[in-house]
Amino acid sequence: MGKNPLLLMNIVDVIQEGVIKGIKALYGADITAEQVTMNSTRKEFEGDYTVVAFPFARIARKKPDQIAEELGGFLVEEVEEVEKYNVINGFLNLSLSNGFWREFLAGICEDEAYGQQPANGKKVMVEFSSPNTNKPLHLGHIRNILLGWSTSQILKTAGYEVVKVQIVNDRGIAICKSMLAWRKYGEGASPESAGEKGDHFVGDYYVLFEKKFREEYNDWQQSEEARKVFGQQSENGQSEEAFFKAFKNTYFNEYSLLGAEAKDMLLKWEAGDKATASLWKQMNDWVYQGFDETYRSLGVEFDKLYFESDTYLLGKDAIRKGLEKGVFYQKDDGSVWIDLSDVNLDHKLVLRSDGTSVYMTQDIGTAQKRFQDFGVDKMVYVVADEQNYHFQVLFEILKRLGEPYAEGLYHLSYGMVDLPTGKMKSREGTVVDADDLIAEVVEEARKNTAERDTISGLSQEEQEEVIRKIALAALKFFIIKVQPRKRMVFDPKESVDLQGQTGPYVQNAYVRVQSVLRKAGDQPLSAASAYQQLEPQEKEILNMLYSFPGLVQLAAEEYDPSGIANFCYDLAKAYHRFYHDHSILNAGTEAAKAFRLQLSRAVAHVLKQGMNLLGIEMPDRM
RNA sequence: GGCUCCGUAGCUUAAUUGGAUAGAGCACCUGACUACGGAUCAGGAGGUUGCAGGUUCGAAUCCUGCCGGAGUCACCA
Repeated sequence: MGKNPLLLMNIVDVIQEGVIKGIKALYGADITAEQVTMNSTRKEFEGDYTVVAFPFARIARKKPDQIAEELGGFLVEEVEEVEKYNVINGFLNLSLSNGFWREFLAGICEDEAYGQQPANGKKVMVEFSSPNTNKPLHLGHIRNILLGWSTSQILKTAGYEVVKVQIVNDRGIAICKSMLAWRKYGEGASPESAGEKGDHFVGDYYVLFEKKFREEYNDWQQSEEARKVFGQQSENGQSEEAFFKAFKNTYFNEYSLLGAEAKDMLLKWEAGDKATASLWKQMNDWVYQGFDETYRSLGVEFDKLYFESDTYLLGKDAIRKGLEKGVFYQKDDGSVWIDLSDVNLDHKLVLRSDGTSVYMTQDIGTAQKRFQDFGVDKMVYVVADEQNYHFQVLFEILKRLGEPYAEGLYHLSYGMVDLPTGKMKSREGTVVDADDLIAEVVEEARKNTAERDTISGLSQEEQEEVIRKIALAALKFFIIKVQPRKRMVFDPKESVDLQGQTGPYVQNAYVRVQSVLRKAGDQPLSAASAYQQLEPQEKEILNMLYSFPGLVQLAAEEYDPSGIANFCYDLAKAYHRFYHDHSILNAGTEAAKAFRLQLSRAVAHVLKQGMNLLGIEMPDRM
């Protein structure tokens, strides 16, 4: 943190230590820091920090109120920063001295990096986004990307070296469907000739394939062959409709011409057929250009990409070694399994009887490769909660294989994003496209900004930049303020709201500070040290500023950015209220004015830092 | 059915990890600058924290059992 000696030791620790000494001196008992429960004093009471006296009742054999009273007296006497106290219902509320807060504020005004922890020498890899290359990104990816990005930012600020990666699912039957449809119906078209983003272009051929396939399937259902299949394979009383719905996969694999062509293409790809490989590369390159554009507009980037086409064969060595070590066992048919029933995870296949890999095999191999590549201490996988079981198993396996990073594995699991109308379903066309959504919020921000007419003095490009920042703040904040594990309802209408508990509300607090600072000009703020009587609202804000580094630490430990979002909102709210109730530039004294300018600057700095952790940029005007 | 997660105001959600009278926003109603930016502020109304027990000074939070919802239990990814 800062150079200010007062900041070297957290005041919470100082008080805790004081309490431990106090209990020893007053009652002769030894307690640990964990036994001292402390939190910020609630707004309706006077004080900065509160010590709960109830747990000491048994030790001291006195009533909590009396203990609090005695402890309060002791702390005021022994701890320099504690100025006074009051006791309510067994809660000891401590007020820190004005001098403490003044020095704290002066300290963070000097400290450009307030909130940034020193490097801890540990490296963590965060995997997120991880798209398939047969269709564009959608709302679900946006939640994933925002979580991954902000978690990376938070870990970096908490002192880790962070490596951001994605694993791109660039192979398999899905992309072959797009390739086939393009070859059959595309007539040599390209994203350029079609005037379309590459990922949408390729996605359209995927959809076209599905459409053609459905037509073929429907025609087939009228055929003699289909009647025979239905007669032989349908269960008692099963309707034709239900049967053919369930039969679709089998049809694709065993009867369909299109299906056969697609599968043939996959085989050719796996065999390294040149023409197939070059078509595959062409299609994927189009997709990546599209993805890059979306990533750019979201303001995210990656350090390294892993491609499944490179990694899908990895992991077999690890299985073999694991077999030798007795981690896995082999069945008579040659398939390899692991028995995890002792940890309630059942038996799981790790290698097919024909010796080919499954998903789990690749993931084992990929984890090992990543460790070889970067030597990371931790790996975080940002993946939706439908894969909870998969990651439990994967982590357990890596642990049993004795991987050095096994203790540092974390699945950042998040809930699906629902729409007010229900689940997103690609089949029903209810998927919210990422690019469309971004365009929509930008449009909304543009309308709002035009109505207010607050930035018309800026150049056209500058106005666009401000509008983009506002729009993305609205969208990102809306998503990231919800705890990851909770399933969330995404209302497109609410997501573009610019008032209330939103990103633009927080930005507005920052913009207000910038406006005040511009008006104040460049003047020395040393008069602040003469400011004597701090207002409760000023102390409240200082308290929040003080808690910021600890909050970042907590967010890093829990891999949960939502707390930072809520903190930024609370801080902005406190500042808005302060701004309304107290004049800054027309404050009663020079000391008050200087102090409040310092305070405003510190608030702006922490808001900017905090929002940066969420991937949200701050405009200077809006 | 087994396992996992979720259930807080009409809606979207907090709660410093077991602490004080469960806190915000949206929507609804009422107010506030000749003021440093009204994308703001203040007030009103809105709650049996799914239900029932238990643990203890104290429970939205921990335990048990129900109710409701979701996910997952493939030689798919």
